[in-house]
Amino acid sequence: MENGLTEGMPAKDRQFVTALARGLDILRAFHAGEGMLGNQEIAHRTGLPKPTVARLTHTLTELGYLNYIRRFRKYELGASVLALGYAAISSMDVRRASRQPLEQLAHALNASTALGGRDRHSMIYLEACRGPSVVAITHDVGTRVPMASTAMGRAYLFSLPDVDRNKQIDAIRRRWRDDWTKVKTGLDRSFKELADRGFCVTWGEWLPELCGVGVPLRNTDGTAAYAVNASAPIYQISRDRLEADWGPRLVKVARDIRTGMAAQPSTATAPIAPVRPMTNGNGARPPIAAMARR
DNA sequence: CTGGTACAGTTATACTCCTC
DNA sequence: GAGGAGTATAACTGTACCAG
Repeated sequence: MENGLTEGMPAKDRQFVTALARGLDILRAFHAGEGMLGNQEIAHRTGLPKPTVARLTHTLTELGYLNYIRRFRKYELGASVLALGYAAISSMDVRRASRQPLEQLAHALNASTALGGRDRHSMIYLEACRGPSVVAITHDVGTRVPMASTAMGRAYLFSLPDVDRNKQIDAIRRRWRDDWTKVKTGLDRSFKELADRGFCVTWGEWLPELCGVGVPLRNTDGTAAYAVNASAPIYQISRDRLEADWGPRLVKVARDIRTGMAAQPSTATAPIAPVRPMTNGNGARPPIAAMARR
């Protein structure tokens, strides 16, 4: 059976615990602002059989990861989930190092700025700042945005080693198969921008009223890649200014974050290194079609 | 319509032994 | 000591069905 958790996984991995993955998939079925879910809806979202969902929601409730609301016969996320999220986010050096530079940039540009990391095939906001009077769609820490159509997601993709990037692009191609040509064009263009200038621009590609720039970040050991972005409503800024002003400034902010990471005593992760464009050996980046074909 | 359960079949895990 | 192969068994899954 193909569902969320098996998607992109190796066919046979003896170290992979399916029951645990399914339990986590149930937690992932809950989205911000949606409230409670019943077993039926969870089964629909995860692609898991109803009895399996009933057992797992029972177990997760016993452990405090879900609360059962008897009156509605539905579940909501429990406090243990929040504790996990807080533990994860509070120990991230990159988040500490990014806070001040992103805040300063958000004020200077009167824009929304954010640091994001990968969440399966999406990007999740790890830090988010807002300018003094920015009129934008509210995206807070924990917000998930698509990898394929946002500047942050494309910048992240660009920073990945070839093997990992190809895996992600394969997954994107499967997910967007009806619009793959359009998505591929956008990715190609953004990768070229990133190779040439160190940032990429998106203009109404995810949400029609939103534009933004993205810049990648990567640890020196090749692990835990991140990306930063700056975004605003389309009517608030011209495309020229996005490219001539915002892009270079975001590149500088990324550099400042790397410097901050190197300066502060690290608790876990390696310092972040500048991201160099990846080539296919003869100096040119492989086209998306070639990367997606395996 | 939704949640819950019994049960047979399937799968994952733990354990032992062996090799490097 | 680490890791791979084989095997027994515990745990999990999904179908069918029931109850509210």
